Amino acid sequence: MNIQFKKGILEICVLAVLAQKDCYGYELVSEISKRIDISEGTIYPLLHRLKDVGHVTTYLQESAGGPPRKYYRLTESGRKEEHEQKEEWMRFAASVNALLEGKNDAAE
Amino acid sequence: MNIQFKKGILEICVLAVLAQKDCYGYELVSEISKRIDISEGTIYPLLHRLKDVGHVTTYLQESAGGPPRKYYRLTESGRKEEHEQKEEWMRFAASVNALLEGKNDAAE
DNA sequence: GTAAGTACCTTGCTATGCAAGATACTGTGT
DNA sequence: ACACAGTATCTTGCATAGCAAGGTACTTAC
Repeated sequence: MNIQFKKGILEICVLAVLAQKDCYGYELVSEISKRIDISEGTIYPLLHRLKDVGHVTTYLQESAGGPPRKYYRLTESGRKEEHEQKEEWMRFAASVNALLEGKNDAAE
Repeated sequence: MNIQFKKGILEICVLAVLAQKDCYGYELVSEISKRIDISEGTIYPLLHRLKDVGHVTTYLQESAGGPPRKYYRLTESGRKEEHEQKEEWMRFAASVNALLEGKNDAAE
């Protein structure tokens, strides 16, 4: 898969999954990977960025077998951001599809 | 518009427009800009990349008012690339949409 | 003569994803 | 006891592609 396509998109994917339930990083990788490849080297910096700007908060929780998990929860601004980015993606995808279909007139 | 979204996509857009007709750089900017913002600082390096890998050839043509225009024409490999990247984009967009809609099961 | 439009180009910056590696805990097999 | 796989976190250095800002040069209009 073209790596470039994912630029900016993985952030929406993370926000969208977190909008449904709190997740820890490793879990997000496996959830998103069902549809789109994402590596751990991507998710952790991304989650830290989201925390830095206040779109998520974190809490630690023990796990049965393995180290403790750091869960991420969307904040209000995170939910707003998820909504806005989703809309922007929809508009963008529609524009690309129109262009690829040769509807270059911008009227359609 | 989120700049990151465009990464890799503008190349498909250029290929798609060139699949319909030969264009010069400045013309491509205005064609694509009807749907998606693209700057000249993006298009010229992109066109040079496409030429380097053999997806396009060029020819010069006089213009009425202004400097001569450098037209770009798709090669066979360019047409093939256009087709493949279009398909990849469709698959990618479908995956993203599924994820954003919460269809995390990969079965649907 | 100067501004705006056309048309080409380059340099330096930024953002994001990835591979590869480090760390550390648990459970299983030998 | 020891090694290995799985879980779970993280960091460093690299590659890529888009953009802003600038430069060049030609033509037409004021």
